[in-house]
Amino acid sequence: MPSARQCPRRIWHLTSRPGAINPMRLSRYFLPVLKETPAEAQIVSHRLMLRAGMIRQASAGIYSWLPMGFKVLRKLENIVHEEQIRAGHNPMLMPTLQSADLWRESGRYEDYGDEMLRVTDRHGRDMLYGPTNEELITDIFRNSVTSYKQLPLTLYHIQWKFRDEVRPRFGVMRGREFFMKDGYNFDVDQPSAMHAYNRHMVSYLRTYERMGLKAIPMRADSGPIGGDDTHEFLVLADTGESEVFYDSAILDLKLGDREVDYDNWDQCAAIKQEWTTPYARTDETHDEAAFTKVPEARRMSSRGIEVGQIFYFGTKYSESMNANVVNAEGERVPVHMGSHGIGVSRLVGAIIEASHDDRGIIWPESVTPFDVGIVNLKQGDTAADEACETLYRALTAKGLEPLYDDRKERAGAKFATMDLIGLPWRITVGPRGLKNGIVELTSRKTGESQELKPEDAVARLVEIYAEI
RNA sequence: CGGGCUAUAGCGCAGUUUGGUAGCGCGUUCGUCUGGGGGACGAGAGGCCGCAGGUUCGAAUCCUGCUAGCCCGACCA
Repeated sequence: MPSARQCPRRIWHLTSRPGAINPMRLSRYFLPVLKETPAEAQIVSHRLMLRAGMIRQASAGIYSWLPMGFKVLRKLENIVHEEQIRAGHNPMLMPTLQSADLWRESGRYEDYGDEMLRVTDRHGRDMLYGPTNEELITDIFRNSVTSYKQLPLTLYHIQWKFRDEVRPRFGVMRGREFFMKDGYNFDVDQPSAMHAYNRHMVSYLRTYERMGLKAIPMRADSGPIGGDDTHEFLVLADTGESEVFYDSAILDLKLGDREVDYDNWDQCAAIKQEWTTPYARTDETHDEAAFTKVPEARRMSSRGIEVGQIFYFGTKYSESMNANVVNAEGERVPVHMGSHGIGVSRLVGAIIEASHDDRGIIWPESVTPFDVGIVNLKQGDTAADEACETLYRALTAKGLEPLYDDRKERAGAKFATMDLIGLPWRITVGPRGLKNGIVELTSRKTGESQELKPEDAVARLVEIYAEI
């Protein structure tokens, strides 16, 4: 995999200034952490997101994203954009509110039922808060693309969606309002549409890998979107909503550093083949007879959180909505389509479900809201204050984002806060260590500490993040 | 949408059975002592007890109706 630096880091991140970073002093940051667990939160990611001051519930299944939650959300969005662009897809933005007319044309205005939030504007026109965008994108496509020469084409956007769930729960894991990447490919025939399918599978695998997640593609049901070929990507976690069955061999697969040419049909097909060969199904498509052919020691079942799905659905929408192109033989044919989604807001919860301990969150380096926490053990002590300021400036100058806990709190409270919010690295600065010229660099994940000179701690962190 | 439950200070809760004018812990403010894993002591601030109506001399408490939220199920990214 090309390193993140080949694809500029944070191109979409919070500010339009390329490479801009925002380090922070905790005394000036809005981080309302809770010592006690709010009663409404049942699962660990929801509890930790509330306690770590990442989100606040606005109403059932609808959340405000506070600064630290927002920062993680933007980092995930950023990774998704980078990997989509790398795969050659076109970023764009469609509105949240859509006209009901397009949905009447596809027949889904009636089919979608109460999950669709319907509103009426002042002129009495039927509108809806989009739960997905097949109709809108097909309309855009059919008005501008008429020839196979303009294909293949993949358009995507990352936008808020709304599905009026009967029973929202689990915080952002199953909210009514959610932030999602959805993309749509348009191809002249079935074989090229299958390449688009395979290309998406590869880019999704890479996206999840960069987020520090093991997301397993599993053959799935097409559900209300309809279609022929579809895979869901699931992250294993006890709190997952789906029961999953898989060959443990699939856990060893890794894209790693391998070069991928997204225009190479054979290579994309081979990678898809590699990931879909070991048995992996959700309970909806589980086949007990096929499963028993997996060696018993490798036969696993557990729970999984769905964090993405890819579909090939052929001409389902292009036929009903007259999205046709002229092919090389001069015939007018309905375009072949697929759609692909990544639940970006849900991923925040899924990552926490997959990475936490009893003290709090443990962020993977690639998505952490801040790269490192600086804990000043004795605020007001001249040596400690100066050492922290120097570290803060040095890290920032190297392009890293520190969160400096400069509050007048006791050491225990500062450690507890750092553990709760889960920054992967912590530099502990106190008068005792400074007498010997050292600070402590601690891994949140392993708890291991090393005593280093301040400048060596900075160098070590630069090294760690260069690999992310 | 069926079944169960909850609503009292920023958060977690008690008080409701038996009606008498609101309390605890955490947080928060100020002070003193402390200072390497949520410290101690002292003094404060903070509530139309979800909303509306009713019963009563008097309602957080009893009655009626709403609203919001949570859990189990069905459904779903």
